Amino acid sequence: MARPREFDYDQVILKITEVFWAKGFKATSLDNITSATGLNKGSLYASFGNKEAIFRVALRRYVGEGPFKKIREEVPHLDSLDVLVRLYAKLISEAGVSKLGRRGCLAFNSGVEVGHQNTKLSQFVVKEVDRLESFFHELIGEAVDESVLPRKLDVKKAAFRAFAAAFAIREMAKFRPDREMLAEIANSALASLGTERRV
Amino acid sequence: MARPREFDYDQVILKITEVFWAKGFKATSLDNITSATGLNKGSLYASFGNKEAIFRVALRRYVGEGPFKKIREEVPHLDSLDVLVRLYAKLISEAGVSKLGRRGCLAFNSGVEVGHQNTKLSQFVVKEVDRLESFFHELIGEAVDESVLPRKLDVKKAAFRAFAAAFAIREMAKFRPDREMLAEIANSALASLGTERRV
DNA sequence: AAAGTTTTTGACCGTTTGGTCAGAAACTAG
DNA sequence: CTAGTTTCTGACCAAACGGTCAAAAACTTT
Repeated sequence: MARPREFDYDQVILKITEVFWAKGFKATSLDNITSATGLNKGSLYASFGNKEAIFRVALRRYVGEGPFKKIREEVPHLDSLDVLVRLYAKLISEAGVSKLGRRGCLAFNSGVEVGHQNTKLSQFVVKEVDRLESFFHELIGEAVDESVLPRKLDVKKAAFRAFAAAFAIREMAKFRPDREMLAEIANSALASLGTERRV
Repeated sequence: MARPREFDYDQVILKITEVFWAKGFKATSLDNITSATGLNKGSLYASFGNKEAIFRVALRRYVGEGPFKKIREEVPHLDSLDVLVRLYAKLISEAGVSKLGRRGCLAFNSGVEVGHQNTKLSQFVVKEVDRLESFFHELIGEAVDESVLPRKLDVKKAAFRAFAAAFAIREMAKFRPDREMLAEIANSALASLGTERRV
Protein backbone atom coordinates (compact mmCIF):
# COMPACT_ATOMS: atom_id res chain seq x y z
CA MET A 1 0.00 0.00 0.00
CA ALA A 2 0.93 3.59 -0.49
CA ARG A 3 -1.00 6.82 -0.14
CA PRO A 4 -4.64 5.92 0.53
CA ARG A 5 -7.37 7.49 -1.56
CA GLU A 6 -9.16 10.24 0.24
CA PHE A 7 -12.60 9.76 -1.28
CA ASP A 8 -15.29 7.15 -0.88
CA TYR A 9 -15.47 5.31 -4.16
CA ASP A 10 -19.16 4.42 -3.90
CA GLN A 11 -20.21 7.89 -2.88
CA VAL A 12 -18.28 9.41 -5.75
CA ILE A 13 -19.99 7.08 -8.20
CA LEU A 14 -23.36 8.14 -6.83
CA LYS A 15 -22.47 11.79 -7.34
CA ILE A 16 -21.27 11.08 -10.85
CA THR A 17 -24.45 9.18 -11.58
CA GLU A 18 -26.52 12.16 -10.52
CA VAL A 19 -24.72 14.45 -12.93
CA PHE A 20 -25.01 12.15 -15.93
CA TRP A 21 -28.60 11.43 -15.02
CA ALA A 22 -29.52 15.10 -14.91
CA LYS A 23 -27.60 16.27 -17.96
CA GLY A 24 -26.90 13.30 -20.22
CA PHE A 25 -23.57 11.95 -21.40
CA LYS A 26 -22.61 14.55 -23.96
CA ALA A 27 -23.83 17.55 -22.02
CA THR A 28 -21.92 16.54 -18.89
CA SER A 29 -18.48 18.08 -18.84
CA LEU A 30 -15.51 16.96 -16.80
CA ASP A 31 -15.82 20.23 -14.93
CA ASN A 32 -19.35 19.28 -13.97
CA ILE A 33 -18.00 16.04 -12.58
CA THR A 34 -15.07 17.54 -10.74
CA SER A 35 -17.23 20.14 -9.02
CA ALA A 36 -19.90 17.56 -8.17
CA THR A 37 -17.43 15.12 -6.67
CA GLY A 38 -14.71 17.41 -5.36
CA LEU A 39 -12.15 15.33 -7.20
CA ASN A 40 -9.95 16.88 -9.83
CA LYS A 41 -9.35 15.48 -13.26
CA GLY A 42 -6.13 13.77 -12.34
CA SER A 43 -7.72 11.69 -9.59
CA LEU A 44 -10.70 10.98 -11.77
CA TYR A 45 -8.60 9.69 -14.62
CA ALA A 46 -6.36 7.68 -12.34
CA SER A 47 -9.36 5.92 -10.80
CA PHE A 48 -11.66 5.45 -13.75
CA GLY A 49 -10.09 6.39 -17.08
CA ASN A 50 -11.63 8.83 -19.50
CA LYS A 51 -15.07 10.39 -19.56
CA GLU A 52 -16.63 7.41 -21.28
CA ALA A 53 -15.19 5.01 -18.72
CA ILE A 54 -16.52 7.14 -15.88
CA PHE A 55 -19.93 7.06 -17.49
CA ARG A 56 -19.82 3.31 -17.94
CA VAL A 57 -19.10 2.71 -14.29
CA ALA A 58 -22.03 4.91 -13.31
CA LEU A 59 -24.48 3.35 -15.74
CA ARG A 60 -23.47 -0.20 -14.95
CA ARG A 61 -23.97 0.35 -11.28
CA TYR A 62 -27.25 2.18 -11.86
CA VAL A 63 -28.72 -0.69 -13.85
CA GLY A 64 -27.26 -3.22 -11.46
CA GLU A 65 -29.50 -1.89 -8.71
CA GLY A 66 -32.50 -3.05 -10.71
CA PRO A 67 -35.93 -1.45 -10.74
CA PHE A 68 -37.63 -3.78 -8.24
CA LYS A 69 -35.06 -4.34 -5.53
CA LYS A 70 -35.95 -1.28 -3.48
CA ILE A 71 -39.69 -1.94 -3.69
CA ARG A 72 -39.27 -5.51 -2.50
CA GLU A 73 -37.15 -4.33 0.40
CA GLU A 74 -39.57 -1.62 1.47
CA VAL A 75 -42.67 -3.82 1.24
CA PRO A 76 -41.90 -7.52 1.56
CA HIS A 77 -44.29 -10.38 0.75
CA LEU A 78 -45.70 -8.69 -2.32
CA ASP A 79 -46.60 -10.88 -5.25
CA SER A 80 -44.69 -10.08 -8.44
CA LEU A 81 -47.58 -8.32 -10.08
CA ASP A 82 -47.93 -5.97 -7.13
CA VAL A 83 -44.26 -5.17 -7.41
CA LEU A 84 -44.88 -4.05 -10.97
CA VAL A 85 -47.94 -2.04 -9.99
CA ARG A 86 -45.99 -0.35 -7.22
CA LEU A 87 -43.15 0.47 -9.57
CA TYR A 88 -45.56 2.16 -11.94
CA ALA A 89 -47.17 4.02 -9.06
CA LYS A 90 -43.78 5.21 -7.90
CA LEU A 91 -42.71 6.39 -11.33
CA ILE A 92 -46.00 8.21 -11.80
CA SER A 93 -45.96 9.93 -8.44
CA GLU A 94 -42.35 10.97 -8.90
CA ALA A 95 -43.13 12.40 -12.30
CA GLY A 96 -44.82 15.38 -10.73
CA VAL A 97 -41.83 16.32 -8.60
CA SER A 98 -39.81 18.70 -10.70
CA LYS A 99 -36.18 17.71 -10.70
CA LEU A 100 -36.25 14.20 -9.31
CA GLY A 101 -39.07 12.74 -11.31
CA ARG A 102 -38.48 14.53 -14.54
CA ARG A 103 -34.95 13.30 -15.04
CA GLY A 104 -36.28 10.15 -16.61
CA CYS A 105 -34.20 7.01 -16.19
CA LEU A 106 -30.45 7.11 -16.67
CA ALA A 107 -30.50 3.94 -18.76
CA PHE A 108 -33.40 5.05 -20.95
CA ASN A 109 -31.98 8.53 -21.33
CA SER A 110 -28.71 7.01 -22.46
CA GLY A 111 -30.43 4.60 -24.81
CA VAL A 112 -32.22 7.46 -26.49
CA GLU A 113 -29.12 9.62 -26.60
CA VAL A 114 -26.60 7.17 -28.01
CA GLY A 115 -28.46 3.90 -28.63
CA HIS A 116 -28.71 4.35 -32.38
CA GLN A 117 -25.03 5.07 -32.97
CA ASN A 118 -22.46 2.51 -34.03
CA THR A 119 -19.96 3.19 -31.32
CA LYS A 120 -18.56 1.04 -28.55
CA LEU A 121 -20.37 3.25 -26.08
CA SER A 122 -23.63 2.67 -27.90
CA GLN A 123 -23.17 -1.08 -27.71
CA PHE A 124 -22.50 -0.84 -24.02
CA VAL A 125 -25.56 1.29 -23.40
CA VAL A 126 -27.79 -1.06 -25.37
CA LYS A 127 -26.45 -3.97 -23.38
CA GLU A 128 -27.31 -2.22 -20.15
CA VAL A 129 -30.81 -1.38 -21.34
CA ASP A 130 -31.22 -5.03 -22.27
CA ARG A 131 -30.21 -5.94 -18.75
CA LEU A 132 -32.91 -3.63 -17.47
CA GLU A 133 -35.45 -5.34 -19.70
CA SER A 134 -34.42 -8.73 -18.37
CA PHE A 135 -35.56 -7.66 -14.91
CA PHE A 136 -39.04 -7.23 -16.32
CA HIS A 137 -38.81 -10.58 -18.02
CA GLU A 138 -37.97 -12.25 -14.73
CA LEU A 139 -40.74 -10.46 -12.91
CA ILE A 140 -43.45 -11.34 -15.43
CA GLY A 141 -42.24 -14.93 -15.45
CA GLU A 142 -42.52 -15.05 -11.69
CA ALA A 143 -45.98 -13.52 -11.80
CA VAL A 144 -47.10 -16.29 -14.12
CA ASP A 145 -45.56 -18.87 -11.83
CA GLU A 146 -47.40 -17.29 -8.92
CA SER A 147 -50.62 -17.52 -10.95
CA VAL A 148 -51.30 -13.81 -10.62
CA LEU A 149 -50.98 -13.56 -14.38
CA PRO A 150 -52.57 -15.96 -16.87
CA ARG A 151 -50.51 -18.99 -17.79
CA LYS A 152 -51.23 -18.58 -21.49
CA LEU A 153 -49.29 -15.31 -21.56
CA ASP A 154 -46.39 -14.96 -23.98
CA VAL A 155 -43.89 -13.96 -21.31
CA LYS A 156 -41.37 -12.37 -23.62
CA LYS A 157 -43.94 -10.18 -25.33
CA ALA A 158 -45.77 -9.39 -22.12
CA ALA A 159 -42.52 -8.42 -20.42
CA PHE A 160 -41.68 -6.16 -23.31
CA ARG A 161 -45.04 -4.41 -23.05
CA ALA A 162 -44.49 -3.89 -19.34
CA PHE A 163 -41.00 -2.64 -20.06
CA ALA A 164 -42.20 -0.30 -22.79
CA ALA A 165 -44.77 1.17 -20.43
CA ALA A 166 -42.07 1.91 -17.87
CA PHE A 167 -40.04 3.51 -20.63
CA ALA A 168 -42.89 5.72 -21.77
CA ILE A 169 -43.86 6.75 -18.25
CA ARG A 170 -40.35 7.61 -17.25
CA GLU A 171 -39.31 9.41 -20.40
CA MET A 172 -42.54 11.20 -21.23
CA ALA A 173 -42.47 12.63 -17.72
CA LYS A 174 -39.73 14.84 -19.08
CA PHE A 175 -42.08 16.84 -21.23
CA ARG A 176 -45.55 15.72 -20.10
CA PRO A 177 -45.47 15.35 -16.31
CA ASP A 178 -49.18 14.70 -16.02
CA ARG A 179 -49.89 11.91 -13.54
CA GLU A 180 -53.35 11.14 -14.77
CA MET A 181 -52.09 10.70 -18.31
CA LEU A 182 -49.04 8.69 -17.32
CA ALA A 183 -51.32 6.40 -15.33
CA GLU A 184 -53.11 5.66 -18.59
CA ILE A 185 -49.91 4.12 -19.90
CA ALA A 186 -49.49 1.95 -16.82
CA ASN A 187 -53.09 0.78 -16.75
CA SER A 188 -53.16 0.08 -20.44
CA ALA A 189 -50.09 -2.10 -20.02
CA LEU A 190 -51.58 -3.88 -17.01
CA ALA A 191 -54.75 -4.59 -18.98
CA SER A 192 -52.65 -6.05 -21.78
CA LEU A 193 -51.14 -8.46 -19.26
CA GLY A 194 -54.56 -9.91 -18.56
CA THR A 195 -55.01 -8.59 -15.04
CA GLU A 196 -57.67 -6.40 -13.50
CA ARG A 197 -55.23 -4.65 -11.20
CA ARG A 198 -54.62 -0.98 -11.80
CA VAL A 199 -52.30 1.64 -10.55
CA MET B 1 -33.49 44.09 -53.46
CA ALA B 2 -29.79 43.62 -53.15
CA ARG B 3 -27.57 40.60 -53.46
CA PRO B 4 -29.85 37.55 -53.66
CA ARG B 5 -29.22 34.60 -51.38
CA GLU B 6 -27.56 31.73 -53.14
CA PHE B 7 -29.18 28.90 -51.21
CA ASP B 8 -32.67 27.42 -51.14
CA TYR B 9 -34.09 28.25 -47.74
CA ASP B 10 -36.34 25.19 -47.54
CA GLN B 11 -33.65 22.79 -48.67
CA VAL B 12 -31.23 24.19 -46.12
CA ILE B 13 -33.76 23.72 -43.35
CA LEU B 14 -34.22 20.11 -44.41
CA LYS B 15 -30.47 19.54 -44.26
CA ILE B 16 -30.29 21.18 -40.86
CA THR B 17 -33.18 19.06 -39.67
CA GLU B 18 -31.35 15.91 -40.70
CA VAL B 19 -28.31 16.86 -38.67
CA PHE B 20 -30.20 17.71 -35.49
CA TRP B 21 -32.34 14.62 -35.98
CA ALA B 22 -29.34 12.34 -36.22
CA LYS B 23 -27.20 13.87 -33.49
CA GLY B 24 -29.41 15.85 -31.14
CA PHE B 25 -29.24 19.52 -30.21
CA LYS B 26 -26.22 19.57 -27.96
CA ALA B 27 -24.15 17.13 -29.98
CA THR B 28 -24.68 19.05 -33.21
CA SER B 29 -21.97 21.61 -33.74
CA LEU B 30 -22.06 24.62 -36.00
CA ASP B 31 -19.38 22.94 -38.05
CA ASN B 32 -21.71 19.98 -38.54
CA ILE B 33 -24.32 22.38 -39.84
CA THR B 34 -22.01 24.35 -42.10
CA SER B 35 -20.63 21.24 -43.73
CA ALA B 36 -24.09 19.72 -44.13
CA THR B 37 -25.57 22.82 -45.72
CA GLY B 38 -22.56 24.32 -47.46
CA LEU B 39 -23.30 27.63 -45.78
CA ASN B 40 -20.76 29.24 -43.51
CA LYS B 41 -21.45 30.58 -40.06
CA GLY B 42 -21.90 34.14 -41.23
CA SER B 43 -24.69 33.30 -43.63
CA LEU B 44 -26.26 31.00 -41.10
CA TYR B 45 -26.33 33.64 -38.42
CA ALA B 46 -27.55 36.31 -40.81
CA SER B 47 -30.48 34.13 -41.88
CA PHE B 48 -31.49 32.44 -38.66
CA GLY B 49 -29.67 33.75 -35.60
CA ASN B 50 -27.76 31.56 -33.20
CA LYS B 51 -27.63 27.80 -32.87
CA GLU B 52 -30.77 27.66 -30.79
CA ALA B 53 -32.70 29.73 -33.32
CA ILE B 54 -31.55 27.47 -36.12
CA PHE B 55 -32.76 24.49 -34.16
CA ARG B 56 -36.10 26.08 -33.47
CA VAL B 57 -36.77 26.72 -37.12
CA ALA B 58 -35.98 23.09 -37.92
CA LEU B 59 -38.09 21.63 -35.14
CA ARG B 60 -41.05 23.90 -35.78
CA ARG B 61 -41.12 22.93 -39.40
CA TYR B 62 -40.65 19.28 -38.59
CA VAL B 63 -43.64 19.20 -36.27
CA GLY B 64 -45.64 21.38 -38.64
CA GLU B 65 -45.57 18.60 -41.20
CA GLY B 66 -47.55 16.44 -38.81
CA PRO B 67 -47.44 12.67 -38.54
CA PHE B 68 -50.48 11.84 -40.67
CA LYS B 69 -50.28 14.23 -43.59
CA LYS B 70 -48.04 12.06 -45.73
CA ILE B 71 -50.06 8.90 -45.07
CA ARG B 72 -53.30 10.61 -46.05
CA GLU B 73 -51.71 11.89 -49.25
CA GLU B 74 -50.26 8.53 -50.22
CA VAL B 75 -53.43 6.56 -49.49
CA PRO B 76 -56.59 8.69 -49.68
CA HIS B 77 -60.04 7.71 -48.39
CA LEU B 78 -58.72 5.95 -45.30
CA ASP B 79 -60.75 6.21 -42.15
CA SER B 80 -58.95 7.88 -39.25
CA LEU B 81 -58.26 4.66 -37.44
CA ASP B 82 -56.57 3.20 -40.50
CA VAL B 83 -54.40 6.27 -40.66
CA LEU B 84 -53.22 5.52 -37.15
CA VAL B 85 -52.65 1.84 -37.93
CA ARG B 86 -50.67 2.76 -41.00
CA LEU B 87 -48.57 5.22 -39.04
CA TYR B 88 -47.68 2.51 -36.54
CA ALA B 89 -46.91 0.11 -39.36
CA LYS B 90 -44.63 2.65 -40.96
CA LEU B 91 -42.78 3.41 -37.76
CA ILE B 92 -42.33 -0.28 -37.06
CA SER B 93 -41.10 -1.17 -40.53
CA GLU B 94 -38.70 1.76 -40.54
CA ALA B 95 -37.32 0.74 -37.17
CA GLY B 96 -35.41 -2.11 -38.77
CA VAL B 97 -33.63 0.10 -41.27
CA SER B 98 -30.45 1.19 -39.59
CA LYS B 99 -29.96 4.90 -39.89
CA LEU B 100 -33.36 6.10 -41.02
CA GLY B 101 -35.58 4.23 -38.64
CA ARG B 102 -33.36 4.30 -35.60
CA ARG B 103 -33.07 8.07 -35.41
CA GLY B 104 -36.30 8.20 -33.49
CA CYS B 105 -38.41 11.32 -33.92
CA LEU B 106 -36.84 14.76 -33.84
CA ALA B 107 -39.54 16.10 -31.54
CA PHE B 108 -39.41 13.16 -29.14
CA ASN B 109 -35.62 13.14 -29.15
CA SER B 110 -35.63 16.81 -28.28
CA GLY B 111 -38.25 16.33 -25.60
CA VAL B 112 -36.15 13.70 -23.93
CA GLU B 113 -32.96 15.71 -24.30
CA VAL B 114 -34.10 19.08 -22.99
CA GLY B 115 -37.73 18.70 -21.97
CA HIS B 116 -37.01 18.55 -18.26
CA GLN B 117 -34.88 21.69 -18.11
CA ASN B 118 -36.12 25.13 -17.16
CA THR B 119 -34.84 26.96 -20.17
CA LYS B 120 -36.55 28.88 -22.92
CA LEU B 121 -35.50 26.18 -25.33
CA SER B 122 -37.07 23.55 -23.14
CA GLN B 123 -40.35 25.43 -23.10
CA PHE B 124 -40.28 25.69 -26.85
CA VAL B 125 -39.58 22.00 -27.28
CA VAL B 126 -42.37 21.03 -24.91
CA LYS B 127 -44.74 23.26 -26.84
CA GLU B 128 -43.80 21.54 -30.07
CA VAL B 129 -44.26 18.09 -28.58
CA ASP B 130 -47.66 19.22 -27.35
CA ARG B 131 -48.48 20.24 -30.89
CA LEU B 132 -47.54 16.78 -32.02
CA GLU B 133 -49.84 15.28 -29.41
CA SER B 134 -52.70 17.46 -30.60
CA PHE B 135 -52.51 15.75 -33.98
CA PHE B 136 -53.31 12.48 -32.24
CA HIS B 137 -56.12 14.14 -30.35
CA GLU B 138 -57.68 15.34 -33.59
CA LEU B 139 -57.30 11.96 -35.21
CA ILE B 140 -58.87 10.00 -32.38
CA GLY B 141 -61.69 12.53 -32.22
CA GLU B 142 -62.32 12.06 -35.91
CA ALA B 143 -62.23 8.29 -35.54
CA VAL B 144 -64.96 8.53 -32.93
CA ASP B 145 -66.97 10.80 -35.20
CA GLU B 146 -66.55 8.28 -37.98
CA SER B 147 -67.78 5.57 -35.60
CA VAL B 148 -64.67 3.46 -36.11
CA LEU B 149 -63.93 3.92 -32.43
CA PRO B 150 -66.47 3.58 -29.61
CA ARG B 151 -68.36 6.73 -28.71
CA LYS B 152 -67.86 6.14 -25.00
CA LEU B 153 -64.10 6.65 -25.38
CA ASP B 154 -62.41 9.34 -23.31
CA VAL B 155 -60.83 11.05 -26.30
CA LYS B 156 -58.15 12.90 -24.38
CA LYS B 157 -56.93 9.79 -22.58
CA ALA B 158 -57.26 7.59 -25.62
CA ALA B 159 -55.32 10.07 -27.70
CA PHE B 160 -52.61 10.15 -25.10
CA ARG B 161 -52.32 6.37 -25.12
CA ALA B 162 -52.04 6.40 -28.90
CA PHE B 163 -49.47 9.16 -28.64
CA ALA B 164 -47.49 7.33 -25.98
CA ALA B 165 -47.39 4.23 -28.15
CA ALA B 166 -45.94 6.24 -31.02
CA PHE B 167 -43.40 7.66 -28.62
CA ALA B 168 -42.36 4.26 -27.35
CA ILE B 169 -42.16 2.71 -30.81
CA ARG B 170 -40.12 5.54 -32.23
CA GLU B 171 -37.74 5.99 -29.36
CA MET B 172 -37.26 2.39 -28.31
CA ALA B 173 -36.30 1.63 -31.89
CA LYS B 174 -33.07 3.38 -31.00
CA PHE B 175 -31.91 0.57 -28.77
CA ARG B 176 -34.39 -2.24 -29.43
CA PRO B 177 -35.11 -2.30 -33.18
CA ASP B 178 -37.16 -5.47 -33.03
CA ARG B 179 -40.25 -5.19 -35.20
CA GLU B 180 -42.17 -7.97 -33.54
CA MET B 181 -41.71 -6.39 -30.13
CA LEU B 182 -42.48 -2.87 -31.31
CA ALA B 183 -45.66 -4.20 -32.88
CA GLU B 184 -46.69 -5.31 -29.41
CA ILE B 185 -46.73 -1.69 -28.34
CA ALA B 186 -48.88 -0.67 -31.28
CA ASN B 187 -51.35 -3.52 -30.89
CA SER B 188 -51.62 -3.03 -27.17
CA ALA B 189 -52.49 0.61 -27.76
CA LEU B 190 -55.00 -0.28 -30.46
CA ALA B 191 -56.67 -2.76 -28.12
CA SER B 192 -56.90 -0.07 -25.46
CA LEU B 193 -58.78 2.10 -27.94
CA GLY B 194 -61.51 -0.51 -28.18
CA THR B 195 -60.86 -1.68 -31.70
CA GLU B 196 -60.05 -5.10 -33.11
CA ARG B 197 -57.73 -3.72 -35.75
CA ARG B 198 -54.07 -4.58 -35.51
CA VAL B 199 -50.91 -3.57 -37.18
C1' DA C 1 -21.61 54.12 -64.07
C1' DA C 2 -22.48 55.22 -59.37
C1' DA C 3 -24.90 54.59 -55.12
C1' DG C 4 -27.28 51.70 -52.03
C1' DT C 5 -28.43 47.23 -50.06
C1' DT C 6 -27.94 42.56 -48.82
C1' DT C 7 -25.32 38.21 -48.92
C1' DT C 8 -21.17 35.75 -48.68
C1' DT C 9 -16.66 34.88 -47.09
C1' DG C 10 -13.01 33.62 -44.07
C1' DA C 11 -10.32 35.16 -40.61
C1' DC C 12 -10.70 35.92 -35.93
C1' DC C 13 -12.18 35.83 -30.84
C1' DG C 14 -12.68 34.20 -26.06
C1' DT C 15 -14.32 30.15 -23.76
C1' DT C 16 -14.93 25.44 -22.91
C1' DT C 17 -13.84 20.94 -24.07
C1' DG C 18 -11.49 16.24 -22.89
C1' DG C 19 -7.18 14.93 -21.58
C1' DT C 20 -2.08 14.94 -19.72
C1' DC C 21 1.67 15.28 -16.61
C1' DA C 22 5.43 16.59 -13.39
C1' DG C 23 5.83 17.17 -8.82
C1' DA C 24 4.17 17.45 -4.08
C1' DA C 25 1.98 14.76 -0.50
C1' DA C 26 0.73 10.68 2.20
C1' DC C 27 1.06 6.40 3.22
C1' DT C 28 3.73 1.36 4.14
C1' DA C 29 7.57 -1.69 4.50
C1' DG C 30 12.22 -2.52 5.78
C1' DC D 1 14.83 7.29 8.80
C1' DT D 2 14.71 5.86 4.14
C1' DA D 3 13.03 3.92 -0.01
C1' DG D 4 9.21 2.74 -2.61
C1' DT D 5 4.52 3.24 -4.07
C1' DT D 6 0.27 5.39 -4.90
C1' DT D 7 -2.72 9.49 -4.69
C1' DC D 8 -3.50 14.22 -5.16
C1' DT D 9 -2.84 18.82 -7.11
C1' DG D 10 -2.89 22.38 -10.37
C1' DA D 11 -0.90 24.01 -14.24
C1' DC D 12 -0.93 23.02 -18.89
C1' DC D 13 -2.29 21.54 -23.79
C1' DA D 14 -4.39 21.20 -28.41
C1' DA D 15 -8.74 21.00 -30.34
C1' DA D 16 -13.43 22.20 -30.70
C1' DC D 17 -16.90 25.16 -29.34
C1' DG D 18 -20.47 29.14 -30.34
C1' DG D 19 -20.24 33.45 -32.06
C1' DT D 20 -18.56 38.04 -34.47
C1' DC D 21 -17.13 41.10 -37.98
C1' DA D 22 -14.90 43.82 -41.70
C1' DA D 23 -14.48 43.44 -46.33
C1' DA D 24 -15.56 41.56 -50.78
C1' DA D 25 -19.14 40.24 -53.93
C1' DA D 26 -23.62 40.41 -56.29
C1' DC D 27 -27.53 42.32 -57.10
C1' DT D 28 -31.16 46.65 -58.03
C1' DT D 29 -32.14 51.29 -58.71
C1' DT D 30 -31.34 55.78 -60.53
